[in-house]
Amino acid sequence: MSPDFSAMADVDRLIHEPARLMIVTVLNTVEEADFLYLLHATGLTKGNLSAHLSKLEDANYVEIEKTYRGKIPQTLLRITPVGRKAFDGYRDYLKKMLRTMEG
Amino acid sequence: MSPDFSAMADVDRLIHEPARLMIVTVLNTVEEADFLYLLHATGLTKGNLSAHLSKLEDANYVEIEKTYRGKIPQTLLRITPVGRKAFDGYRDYLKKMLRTMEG
DNA sequence: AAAACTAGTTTGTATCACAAACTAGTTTAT
DNA sequence: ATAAACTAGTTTGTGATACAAACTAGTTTT
Repeated sequence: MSPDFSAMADVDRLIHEPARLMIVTVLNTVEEADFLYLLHATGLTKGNLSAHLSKLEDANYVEIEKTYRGKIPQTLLRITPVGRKAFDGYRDYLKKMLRTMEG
Repeated sequence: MSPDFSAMADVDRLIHEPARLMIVTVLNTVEEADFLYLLHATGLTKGNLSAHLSKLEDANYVEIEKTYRGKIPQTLLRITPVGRKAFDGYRDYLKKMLRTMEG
């Protein structure tokens, strides 16, 4: 039968946003990262990165730990189990999309 | 070396939107479709479909032909060469994303 | 001739991505 | 000592976008 095109719209919008996909992908590979590492790895601006991290935190995809490196504030980021599951789900979604797109 | 995560943000936003990806995917497979066919294939609302088609037309990804079936207005949609190229490019992008996401 | 249907478009709303400006504190230079 | 510059972010303002409800224009059915 012909593919269910409408399923293409059934996507996790939180991860579908490229900026957040970058963040989650990095966190999925490194186990822990600080704000500046993410800043450089993603090429986002600080404001943008901060806002996206807050959204990922709200969804419980990412854990934010505020700490200090000496006297300098430092923010540590980790992916949560929920976030890892969402990431895996999005990867599956992409594979399905590609199959639909190949006809 | 570690993957270039920031390349993940380098995406064609026009096609990245799931509603438009559906439309373009359908048009890539059927060569020609009318508005109602797309409406049902995608599950979008009419307003939404109309707006997305206009954007795809502005980008010259899709060709819109206004005609009549008897006395009833009918709108025919076709993907353009530019649109097909963008579609292929997006498919390549997805494959690259998957490789980046596998680590 | 009213009701319902076809085929869309326009409009209003709410969300969102993004960067500029701002906050709070620390280190360096004069 | 104190001003300048830097670290590490957050808040705010703006412009674009997705979406559905309401509307337009005409046709067919009852």
